[in-house]
Amino acid sequence: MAVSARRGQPLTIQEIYTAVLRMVGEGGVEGLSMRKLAAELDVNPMSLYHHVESKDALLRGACTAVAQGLALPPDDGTPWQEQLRALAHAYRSIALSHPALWSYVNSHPDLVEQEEGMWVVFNRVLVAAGVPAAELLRIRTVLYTFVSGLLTAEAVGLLAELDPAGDAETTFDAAVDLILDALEARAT
Amino acid sequence: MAVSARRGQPLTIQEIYTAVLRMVGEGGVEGLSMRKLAAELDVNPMSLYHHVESKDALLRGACTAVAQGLALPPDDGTPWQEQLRALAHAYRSIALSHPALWSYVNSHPDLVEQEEGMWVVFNRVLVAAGVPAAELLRIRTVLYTFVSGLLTAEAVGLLAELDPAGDAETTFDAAVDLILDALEARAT
DNA sequence: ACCTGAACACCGTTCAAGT
DNA sequence: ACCTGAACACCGTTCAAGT
Repeated sequence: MAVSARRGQPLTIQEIYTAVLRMVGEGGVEGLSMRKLAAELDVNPMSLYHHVESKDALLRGACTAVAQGLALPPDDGTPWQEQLRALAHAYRSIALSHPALWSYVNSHPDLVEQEEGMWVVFNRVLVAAGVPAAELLRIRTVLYTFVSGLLTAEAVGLLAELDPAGDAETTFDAAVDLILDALEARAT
Repeated sequence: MAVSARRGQPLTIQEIYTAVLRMVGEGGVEGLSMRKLAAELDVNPMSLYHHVESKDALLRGACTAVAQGLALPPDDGTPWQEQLRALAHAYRSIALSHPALWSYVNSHPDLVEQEEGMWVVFNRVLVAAGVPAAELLRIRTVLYTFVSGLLTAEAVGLLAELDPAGDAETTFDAAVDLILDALEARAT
């Protein structure tokens, strides 16, 4: 190339993530390549490595960037049932905002564990629900995987295939209700 | 090469699947390549295409081959609770027999839907549990995704990370119990 | 029928070089 | 500092050719 850059501006990580999310949204994670991404950004493939360590780091970064948007329910005095519902819906909305990325998250446990704010709120709500400390970790984990499994099914299209007549959101609500019922039954 | 084949025998699909499962077990699905698989089988990469249409077809075939081993509980008169537990454990044992393949299954809804025998047994048990026909599909789907989510967490190592002190099998049992409780509460 | 080699259009990433 | 080209070691798959 004649001069220094093909484009006016230097690359931004934001700019890179935006392109990643768009491309992943269109072609899935396996449709993303460093070379196509670079082409999309009108840049030499190797320029990307100045902003990102590897393709995996890039995807992980995109995931945590998306996770920033998680709207955790505040610790006002609202009943735990309501707060759990709010947490579940907030999580669903993040997960389904980029369905293709969700499967990537699911197979990278460190990304899930890393979602500290969510775990704190989850703890608080379960304690309010009367879950004893000794069972907190196990119940929290089980309930998380339940919700996570349902979201995966929705993200991947399995929900629609197994229950074509059902509406995904009401199915989600029913599932959360089921979890609430179980917690209430356990409390008594 | 001098003569026709590098090896004595012609290739078998069984032989191919066995090698696939071993390699996937060692290096995950993304560690499998047609070329490495061919090398493992001491064959030219292109020979594989005489037995299999594509890499995706190969993986799908391996998945359904594994799924053959699912030990469905028979329709003897045992209580539905016991049958549901048996179904859950049978499914778990298949899923975790090849943990790396499980994530592949999870992102391919057609593979899950295709598991007809399982859906039939699942139906039977839920009807015995008193689930009304109108809710059968939704409840079955939700419960499936719950179990599937938990198995994914176990297969990928998330379970151990979120609840390090917990034993995976007792966690699984607790989760199934929770589902049984919810079904029983609903029946009354 | 079953296998093969060469070739095509891709990958992620390293490294030395440019401005 | 930021970007680049050439190169390396890989991919899946097609196609014409071998036995």
